[in-house]
Amino acid sequence: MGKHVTLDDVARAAGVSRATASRSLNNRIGVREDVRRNVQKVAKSLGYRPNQAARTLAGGSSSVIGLVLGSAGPRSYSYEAVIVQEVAKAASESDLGLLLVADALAPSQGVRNLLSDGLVSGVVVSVVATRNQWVNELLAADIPSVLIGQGESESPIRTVEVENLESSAEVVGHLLDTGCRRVGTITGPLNRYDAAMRYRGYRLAHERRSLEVDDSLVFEGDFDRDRAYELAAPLLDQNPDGVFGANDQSALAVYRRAIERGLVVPDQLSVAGFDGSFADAYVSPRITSMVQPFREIARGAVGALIEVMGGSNDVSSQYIDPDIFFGDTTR
Amino acid sequence: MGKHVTLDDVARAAGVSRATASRSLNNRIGVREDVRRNVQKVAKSLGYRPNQAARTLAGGSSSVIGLVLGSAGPRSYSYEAVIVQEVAKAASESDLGLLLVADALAPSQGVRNLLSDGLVSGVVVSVVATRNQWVNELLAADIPSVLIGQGESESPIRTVEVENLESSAEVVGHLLDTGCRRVGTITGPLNRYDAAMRYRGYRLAHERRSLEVDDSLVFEGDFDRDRAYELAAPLLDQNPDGVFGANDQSALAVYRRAIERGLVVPDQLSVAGFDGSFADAYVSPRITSMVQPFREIARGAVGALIEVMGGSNDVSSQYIDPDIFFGDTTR
DNA sequence: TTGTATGCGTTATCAA
DNA sequence: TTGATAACGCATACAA
Repeated sequence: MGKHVTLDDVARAAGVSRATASRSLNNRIGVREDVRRNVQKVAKSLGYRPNQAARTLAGGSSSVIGLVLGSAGPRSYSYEAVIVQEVAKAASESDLGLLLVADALAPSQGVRNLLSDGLVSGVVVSVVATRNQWVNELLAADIPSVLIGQGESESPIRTVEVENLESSAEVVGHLLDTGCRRVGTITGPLNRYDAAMRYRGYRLAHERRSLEVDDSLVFEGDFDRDRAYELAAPLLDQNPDGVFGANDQSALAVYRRAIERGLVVPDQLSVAGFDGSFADAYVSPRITSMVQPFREIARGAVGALIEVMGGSNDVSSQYIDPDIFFGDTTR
Repeated sequence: MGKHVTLDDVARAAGVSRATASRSLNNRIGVREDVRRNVQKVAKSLGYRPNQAARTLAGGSSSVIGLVLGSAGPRSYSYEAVIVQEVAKAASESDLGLLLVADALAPSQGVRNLLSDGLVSGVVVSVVATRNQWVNELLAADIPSVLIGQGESESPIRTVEVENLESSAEVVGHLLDTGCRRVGTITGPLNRYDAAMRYRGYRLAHERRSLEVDDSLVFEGDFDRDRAYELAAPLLDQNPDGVFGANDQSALAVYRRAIERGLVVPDQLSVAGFDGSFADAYVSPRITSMVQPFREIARGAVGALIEVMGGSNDVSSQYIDPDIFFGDTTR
């Protein structure tokens, strides 16, 4: 049954010492090639599998990384779900396991310890969870970490994220260039870097066209769909002919409110968002949006983390450009 | 900096042996109450955090469970994403970490080893990944495991899943009871238990009303949206007045194809699905469906796994009833 | 190139 | 109730 084959067994069966066996299996130098081959053959035939706990304890490193997400709730599934999948894949491709913490807002004590105490040798933290006591402690600890989406913040941490400023300017520019003259926005929480940048992009698009922003068309949301739905009411009262939602959920909420008021989209109102949730959807509406390059972001984050775990002190920010998706909520 | 406080440090500072310190911190019996309290106080003030690797190695148990998913691709996000989130939360609530394997179809060797070799003391496997060489090996190993969605299969493994048969009969019954007389279906892959049961439910609904099933209205899909879209063409050629998609993605595909043909839903064609992806959606269409009780399933699975890890030999199947959601694709 | 011996931090098994 | 001490399985500095 639970007859765990140990390194000792392999060594004995191969007629070598544990050290040589270890070296052989880990492809370390200093082993005669035929010996190595033999050890590996014996190991395989014996069904040897190195005990991860022992390996971690002895070696100091663990081949498991953590992924910390905020999990604001069902609404953020579309975003975080993809991040999870892609990071998991990227990690797997590098033979790294992924320890998922989906409730960074209030993780249990036990789970906290898992991250900071040996089992995990590095963490990828999604910005969604950043402004949080525990997360800050985690980042302050000496565990290698990479941020997704934080931007060039005060904290000197390696970061990978979508390019927010120019991208937002691009999609808002599309609204303006297709005839919209009163373009409103529902922003994300402006104390968050990405939200702030998207808002700046919104203004930038206007500036470049020498257009004024009517501040009565600007509402600060929090990336939450239902909150955006609330804000859509006063926003639509201002009679905009275009709206930029800082994420697709916000844009969707505006769209819905508009439809309920009998507005025709995009004839009377254009709507654009950010994320690209509907770029490959069978549902309606398919919102014009900037498509987040999730795969590249995930790969970039894992790659960066591997570098940091390897000792790199690079704390640069890497920006990845999204593509625009023309849905049917804009002309 | 990396001044790892060890159990030894705590013991010394508290003036006791490592053994006593360990017992105190783990709330084991056989320690004088005041001693225990003191040790715990010292540990906290020193910022002691038990090394998980060492704990696992010495104790044999690991406080980390694995979650294995198939990750068929973007289309299954809606289903698997929720499973991931809920399982992660349920695990966290029990102070268990979650090691996610999202590519059960072809996990890297390193990741495989993580699961079976010490780091993880139990696994939750989603049925999506079941018919797979590696997964079968994993389940055959002596690691405690629980299946989500497998049903009463040949393998004697504890299972938690949604009730498929009666639920499908219920939603198909709704189609029939609202006037549909030619109800077709796009099934899941029928070699899968859940798909087979939903198909049986489809037939059962007819039987109970003494209605015949027109087999030319039955098409075997694979839960994939694009495949369903293909099949929708010949299905609609048969002029059904109702369609049951075995999952919401399939139903959605049928809906789209119907719209493209100029059919009016639900007046000329009713569409129902299974999963409840649109029960709380701002998008259109909101498909009538059975809402999967994901939270209960996740909680049930984790709870069951904890029992199995505790030594339970119970290999029963637990069925959780979904609720019907009346969307706007049926009358 | 190989083997020996020690350490990793904890839990568990014994005596005391 | 406590305290030495032996596992746990592996990696590695050091010696051969």
